[in-house]
Amino acid sequence: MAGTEMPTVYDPGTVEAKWYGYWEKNKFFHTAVEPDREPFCIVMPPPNVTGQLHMGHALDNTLQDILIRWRRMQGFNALWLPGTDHAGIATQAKVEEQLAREGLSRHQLGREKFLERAWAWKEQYGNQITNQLRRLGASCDWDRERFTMDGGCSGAVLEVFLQLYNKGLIYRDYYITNWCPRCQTTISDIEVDHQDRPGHFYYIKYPVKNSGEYIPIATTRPETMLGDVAVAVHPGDARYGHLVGKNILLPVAGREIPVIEDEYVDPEFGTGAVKITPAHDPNDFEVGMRHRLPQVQVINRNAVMTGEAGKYAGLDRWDCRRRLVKELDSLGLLIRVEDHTHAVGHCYRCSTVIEPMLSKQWFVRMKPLAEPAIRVVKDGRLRFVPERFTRVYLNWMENIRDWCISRQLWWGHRIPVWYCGDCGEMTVAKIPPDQCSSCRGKKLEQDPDVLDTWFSSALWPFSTLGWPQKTLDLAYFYPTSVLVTGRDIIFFWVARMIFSGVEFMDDVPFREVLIHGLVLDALGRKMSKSLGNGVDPIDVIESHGADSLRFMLVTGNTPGNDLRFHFERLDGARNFANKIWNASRFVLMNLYDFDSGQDLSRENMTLADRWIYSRFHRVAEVVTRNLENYDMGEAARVLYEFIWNEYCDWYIELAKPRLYGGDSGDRAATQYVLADILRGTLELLHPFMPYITEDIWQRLPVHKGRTIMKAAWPVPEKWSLDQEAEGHMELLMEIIRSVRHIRSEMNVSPGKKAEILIEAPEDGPREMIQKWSGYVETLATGNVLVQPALAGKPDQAAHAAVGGVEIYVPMKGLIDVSQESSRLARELAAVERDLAKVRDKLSNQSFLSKAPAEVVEKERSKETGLSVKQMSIAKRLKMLGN
RNA sequence: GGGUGCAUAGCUCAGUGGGAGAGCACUACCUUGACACGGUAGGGGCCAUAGGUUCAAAUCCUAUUGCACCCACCA
Repeated sequence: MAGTEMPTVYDPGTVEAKWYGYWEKNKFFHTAVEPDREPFCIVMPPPNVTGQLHMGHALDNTLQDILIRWRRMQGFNALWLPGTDHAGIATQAKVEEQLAREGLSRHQLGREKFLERAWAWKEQYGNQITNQLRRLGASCDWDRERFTMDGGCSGAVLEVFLQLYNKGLIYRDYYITNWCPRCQTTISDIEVDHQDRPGHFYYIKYPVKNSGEYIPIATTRPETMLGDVAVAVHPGDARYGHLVGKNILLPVAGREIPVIEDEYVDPEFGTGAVKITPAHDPNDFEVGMRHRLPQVQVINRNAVMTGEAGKYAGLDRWDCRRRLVKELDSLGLLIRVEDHTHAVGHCYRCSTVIEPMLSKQWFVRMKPLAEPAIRVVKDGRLRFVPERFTRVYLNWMENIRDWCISRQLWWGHRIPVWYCGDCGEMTVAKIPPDQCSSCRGKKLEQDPDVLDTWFSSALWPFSTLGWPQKTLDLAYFYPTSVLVTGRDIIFFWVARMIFSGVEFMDDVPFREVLIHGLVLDALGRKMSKSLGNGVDPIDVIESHGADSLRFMLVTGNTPGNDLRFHFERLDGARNFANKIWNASRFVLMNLYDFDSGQDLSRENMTLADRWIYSRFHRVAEVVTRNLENYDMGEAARVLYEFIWNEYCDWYIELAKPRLYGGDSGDRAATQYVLADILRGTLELLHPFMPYITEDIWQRLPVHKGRTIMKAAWPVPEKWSLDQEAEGHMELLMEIIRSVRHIRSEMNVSPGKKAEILIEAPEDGPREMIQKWSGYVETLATGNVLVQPALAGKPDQAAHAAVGGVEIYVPMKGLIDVSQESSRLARELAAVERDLAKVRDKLSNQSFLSKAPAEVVEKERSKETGLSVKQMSIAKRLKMLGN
């Protein structure tokens, strides 16, 4: 318990090792329904089971842990529900990699065996990330840990699919979707990452049949011309009007295709004529539907040219492009090639260029689901923090398109639809049906596809609480209190949870969404595997401690903004932890003879005691308010400043002489205040730095065997707010600072005691200064003499004027009068500059009449203070002979 | 094409209507009975540019410039 057992340098490793297991074993994180207590609930964004904790997770979970620990201390029944995500594409890719190392492919293995491998993989690696979250200090209820593919969540997925299907909100269609040739699956529109890429505009002659004319076509993807089925021009375009209805002899392919008119064509862009390839372009697909054109597929699922591509069959799409352009050129059909930068769709997982591809897929009809999801946000039933993300959300929801939910993967929730081999009818069911719902045939085959991973995460806030059962958990904890997540998954996840919650629970999934930014590297780039610029949170925890990492991630940045990762800032956080450690070490070292049963009598409090209580009172209020506003960074900053600049720099320093030099009553009282403020401060800091605060808190005499996690959040009593004490301390601090300034300027050696003459008028703070002059003596190193009026002003003395008080530091023979004069002259000039500004304001009639009274009053008192200061410095200067 | 964010000390960033701030870096001094991962004192900024609103603007409005990001089917 005693501080002497504490090393002088804080070692996060040994401290952190002590506490997580203790918390978890004692079930301090566990929460059950308690109807008389108010719930506070956060569901954790489930990290992928493939996962390695990254800085984004560290930030996200630190923010959540702060909120949860704080609310728990406030007395809420606080549930933080953790879990992991099966992450279809990502996990399947990992398992396939593993197989590849054994020389196997998933197809060789077969679906069933492959899934066994995937589950084994999940069992082996799925816990890695949750253990890393433990290192971070995350106080989530592991008893309730869930997985998107566990029985409950899978049941919820089936139920949702069925309900949406029965409402006509899920349909299957032959449509053009985004195909990733590498992942070998369709992906949804938001999974396509559009990046501007330098490319080319190829101008190609399309000869009109039986005419010497040709239509110039500009395209960025010449290889798709092999699948062209028409050329479209804008209706009424004078250039091409006479050709509409005629046929084009499609170069190379040698097919005939019609010239048609369609509003889609922009006559201003390119050549005003567009080649139509319904099988390989979403716009052309639409045009093709309107004109009942055929769909000629020339590129297959491996991005290789099909048999329809004639002699180009079997070539990779880029190879085909190169060779085809060459051929067109040699045929004299290539007009020119221009550089052209355009947005190219890439797979967000693997960055492969997406190929628009025709296939039968499942979709969710979004419009009917979006509307109520827009309403709950507009009505304010669900609030985004920061508020600006509301627009991002609404904008997307209002322009939403149907969601392609089928994936050609094996790892995931298999689509609960069976096709009849006899009549072709679909049967949708939660349990595998034994006969066709239409013809009762037995030849049923289940749809081979699985659902988009986000389909199950969309249900997370209620599937994890027991839905579709009507559980007590759901009734008690839903809607959850707040969702904390990064701005990069507002569309992927937040939006989908909102419409799902509204649809199936008839209520918002959470009342507030706290959006934070991304963690960038020191150069402001996104941390990514390919750049190799990621910083591993576990490495940081090992070098600097989890508390430091948490503190660093939370400070020095505004809600919603991105955050750059700087090791200097991490060092700063570690130094802060060390400061706390050593301040506590000092306090604990001095508590060996402390009678913890004793209470402090307020009458015996010193000015410093009253001041530190008052400051603590304000800090507790501000920290609480900032947390209420989700302003964790500001709360942390306020605590940092209080601990370092007030508790350590002033209070502890003032406590020392009273601890060692006073009587036993003084010592006891000082011990009491030191420990009491330390206790309260640790409690305020605990949500941010859980380990170090627990460790120190339990060392305090009365806390042995209790946990800070269950301590009550500090709500200071009214008496502790003491404006007078704050004012008095401020004046004394100014006096001390000015004496120190003088000493430093005059090169007085730090150990040497100075004579400090303070001239304070009788009607002013004289008595107060006299009473607490010991503070000045200790902290400015000197002997203080306070007098109403000095008989003779010492000429061999440095001078300062502070708050209506004159300070002289006599220095026999040390004062260089001219040096002192110029120092004072500089100070006088500064004072006069300020004074002029203030007087300017006060002579302005409109300021006096329009500014609020307290602002005017403030300026008046500033003027008084400054003019007193000006006069005394001027007098002093005159005395010195200037 | 539409939208958002950012621009403040050498660096990284707070502050968002009434006295320009912090951390790091820098200068000088200090091993003072918690801490050199420390202490004390200090230097350093027309708060991007141009207008406007206001008694008062780094802070609100408009425009401009630069940087970053998001959305969008113009071949």
